[in-house]
Amino acid sequence: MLITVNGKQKEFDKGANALDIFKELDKEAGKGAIAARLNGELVELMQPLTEDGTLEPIGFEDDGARHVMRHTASHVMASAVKTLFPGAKLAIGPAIDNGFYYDFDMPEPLTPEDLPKIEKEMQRIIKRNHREERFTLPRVEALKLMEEMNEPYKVELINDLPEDEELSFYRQGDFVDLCAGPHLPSTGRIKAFKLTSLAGAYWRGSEKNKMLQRVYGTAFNDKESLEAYLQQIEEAKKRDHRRLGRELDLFDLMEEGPGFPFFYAKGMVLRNILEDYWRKIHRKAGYEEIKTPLILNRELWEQSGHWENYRENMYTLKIDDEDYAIKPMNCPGGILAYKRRLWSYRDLPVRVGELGLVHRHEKSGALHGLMRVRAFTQDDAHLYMTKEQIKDEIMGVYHLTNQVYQAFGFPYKVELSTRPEKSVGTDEMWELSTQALKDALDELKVPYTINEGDGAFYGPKIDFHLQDSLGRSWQCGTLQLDMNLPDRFDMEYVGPDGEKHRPVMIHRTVLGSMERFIGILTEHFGGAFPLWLAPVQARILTITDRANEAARALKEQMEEAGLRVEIDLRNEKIGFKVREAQMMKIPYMLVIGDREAEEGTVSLRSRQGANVNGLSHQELIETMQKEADSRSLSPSWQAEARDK
RNA sequence: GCCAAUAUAGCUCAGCUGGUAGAGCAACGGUUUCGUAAACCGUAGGUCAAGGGUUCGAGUCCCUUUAUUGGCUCCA
Repeated sequence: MLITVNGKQKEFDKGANALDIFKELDKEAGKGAIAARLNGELVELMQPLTEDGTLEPIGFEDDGARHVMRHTASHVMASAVKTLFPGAKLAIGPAIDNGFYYDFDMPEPLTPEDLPKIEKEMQRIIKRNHREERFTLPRVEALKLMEEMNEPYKVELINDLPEDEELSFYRQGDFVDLCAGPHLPSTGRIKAFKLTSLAGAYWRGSEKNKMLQRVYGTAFNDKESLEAYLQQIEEAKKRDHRRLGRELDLFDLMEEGPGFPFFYAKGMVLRNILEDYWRKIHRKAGYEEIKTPLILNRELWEQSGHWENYRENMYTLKIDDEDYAIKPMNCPGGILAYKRRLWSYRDLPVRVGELGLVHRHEKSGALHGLMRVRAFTQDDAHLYMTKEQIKDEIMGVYHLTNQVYQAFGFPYKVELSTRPEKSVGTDEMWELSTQALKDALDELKVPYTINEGDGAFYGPKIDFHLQDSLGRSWQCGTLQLDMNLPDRFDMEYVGPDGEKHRPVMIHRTVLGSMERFIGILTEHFGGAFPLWLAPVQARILTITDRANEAARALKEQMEEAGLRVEIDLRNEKIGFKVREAQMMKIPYMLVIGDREAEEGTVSLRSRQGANVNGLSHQELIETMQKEADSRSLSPSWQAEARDK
């Protein structure tokens, strides 16, 4: 077979491996390689090759190669666990985004103290530099081997694999594992790793199955990169919204109300700014706003199907011996509002927004700061339209969502979820609405991934995902076509033919929930909100109490101009006051001492470190107003202005 | 809900194998009036998450409950 490496070509016997080929054709190229690509396909360095092509060495900077190393690390870990705890049964152990894990069924549960022991044993295995030998077995032999080795989970896996295939295994020293690969040529090529946490995980991801123990770890090309990664995780924890919420006095959760967050004065300022902004752009986009009741009777929830299907997630109560529920969704109330009158096709589309407070009894283990709560305000809206209007409305919602995310500088991911197994509605309707979502996304040239079968039972949906400081992804915006409720509630409009027709309904949020969005926002900015969002935009700091009067006058002037200002007249040194304002991440610190008091100016210091002395009150106020009004993400006074 | 861990002053944390609670910051009182990330001295502050048990004696050991954290499952 003819192999090319970096433009050099040579004929090799079939079965030659990448490692040997690199040695022969381009020694340098092979040196840092972890794996290789043959015609773009990932191959192991030791894997016998059988076809012509171009071979490229790939190192740790390549995602595929990183995956290979981490996958091998998971095998090394499994091997170490088997050595230390011979009763452990192996489940599965893949590489994941930032590392790897392996699931074990342990005779005695692992404790956090076991992790260093496992690491030590892994170190030993790596030092011995075992080769990763691949071999294949026909299914029957494979089953026999796993039964002999007493690995019931592997037996189950094999039984579920397709009949005719040969199954591949990897052996490193005494350790053998059923595995598709690929792997590093030998364990010694793992340069830096760390076991990061211990968790529970259901066998095959189903809560009906036994819970296994999962050990998470990560591996890197060198110790420095590993350290840098761990350091980065530590840094990210400082941006955790739960911590910042308390430190910046924005919001918090208390034991007395699990999943029911408190918003304090500063958090409310932020929240109200968001709501104002939300109302403004929705008015512009042709939405009206309504408010529907928090509590509605059982009959309504029976009609919507919630009483039957989601009862255990709803808070219910009795009023005058009748059953009621606190709303888990706004749509049934919104639909009642729609049905208050008869609509003409000329009225459509109708876009009705609601900042609706909903309550859902989330499982205790699912709660997570502001990201997953039991009471939250959805920035909901329901759009009612004819079939012909679907695509335009979808595009309209997308534009609105995109505009909002851009205003905050959020990167986001779009997912399209299609018809699930259990669903309502006709094939025709599913086809029509799924196609409408696809068409809209394609026409907008939005990159998206498809989650097959992940849609709501009543319709397909588009979800917008944002990331928190640790890279966990949270659904915020959503756009769902609903083919269930219009039927259940017998909704109609009168068409040009004078007949009654069923409107199509879109259910959507842009921010998702105010709570989650504020959580994401807090982490995104690390608490250092841009001026237009900052609960406190400036703090006036006096140097001595001779400046108090000038400081008070400035505060009054700024408040008159609509700016949010605090004043620090305490008998403390200026360094102390600056430090506190800095820790509160206040955008601008305005220092007034004898000099400024006399001149009627201020010395400005931004939290990013820009300094401007002798600034007039007029210029200060006008510039700040301009920055806030434009919703700018960067400060008016940059660090370069220092020399001014 | 499940697996594991954690819960000590407003915050961050110390308190080894059981002998009756400690620091820094914050708060309060005083001194200091100071030029850009922590002035100094002093005072007060705790049913050690809640409940039960073992023990002469429990913050420490055991059980139950609650909450939180990391995952899993779930997220209409």
